[in-house]
Amino acid sequence: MTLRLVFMGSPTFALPTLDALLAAGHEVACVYSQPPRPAGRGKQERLTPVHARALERGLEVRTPKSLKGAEAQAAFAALHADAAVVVAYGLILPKAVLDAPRLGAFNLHGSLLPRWRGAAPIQRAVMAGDSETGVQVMRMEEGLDTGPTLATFRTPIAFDDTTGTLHDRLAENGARLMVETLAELERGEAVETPQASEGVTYAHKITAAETRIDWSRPAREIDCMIRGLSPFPGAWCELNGARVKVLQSRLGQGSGAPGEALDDALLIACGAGAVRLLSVQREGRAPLDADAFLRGNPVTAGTRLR
RNA sequence: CGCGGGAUGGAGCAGCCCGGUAGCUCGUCAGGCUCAUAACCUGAAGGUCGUAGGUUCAAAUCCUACUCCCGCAC
Repeated sequence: MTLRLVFMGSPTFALPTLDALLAAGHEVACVYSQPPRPAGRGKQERLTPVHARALERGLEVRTPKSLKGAEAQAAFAALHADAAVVVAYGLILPKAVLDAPRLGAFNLHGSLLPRWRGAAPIQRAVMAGDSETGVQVMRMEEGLDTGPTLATFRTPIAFDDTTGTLHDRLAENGARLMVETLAELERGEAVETPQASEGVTYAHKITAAETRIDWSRPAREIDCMIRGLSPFPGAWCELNGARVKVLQSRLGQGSGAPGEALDDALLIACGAGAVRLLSVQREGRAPLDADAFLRGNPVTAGTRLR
């Protein structure tokens, strides 16, 4: 049995699910994605990753700026889909859209709800130092990520996990989960569990202002921040007047003035404790492991990062 | 035409402003020392200096165009 689906998604996180749905033999009647916008160097118009992938697969793509209008909603309803699969689409879906598909609309969300509802769940989970996170399939309601869950994949957040490593792990397992859940829905075997009323938190979008490292914070917090913002958008600080992004770190031992290098290998003192920087990127340069970076950019003990 | 940085032996960098025998920190290979080692010592190999033109007696270095990478902004 195959379902007639509408896929709604934008960034790379949604790609494994789109691929998995097609591989499972479902009919993707139409793909909705964020409209192309001038972005990147030279402000060129760029298609979203989902948009590009959909074109490769020969799928119809729609990029409305909003789904609030009657026309857009009528066009959506006219697809007569069995279900809508939504993965990091980036637009609010009005009730008329959620109700249009025969089985409903299902979202893949990168956290263990109700923790980290909202825009940046993976980053927030790592930044907060959570020991575990996951990805869930949930039935969409009008509220922000409030619907009942149908499937869950859990995974521990290791000391060396970053948003990047988790992003890939959750995207892959989430894709598998979505395919399985749709099969259950088809057979009428899906079980929907309401979200707990306790433990609700919101994963607000990351702002540029919060990506700069404040060395006066505790080491544990800084380490989580670095890994939570890696690889995108990246936590950064200033070294010898130049902006340096830190992409990977580990808790270290030692103490000193906040931002001070405690040895010649990027062990940096924090407000409490210290972190060792393992991967850094100087502005205009490619990311480098600490040893390679130090070969051409020595940072001797006593150097102060800001 | 949004702003800016970069491309130099396998890796990371210096040299470029003030043209004139290509250097540093590593890695690799060989040998030595050592109970031993990612440690130490000695030696060696390895580069059309992003591409294409131009100026010049001479270009990594100056000029022009192009390709690719990256930071900011968005």
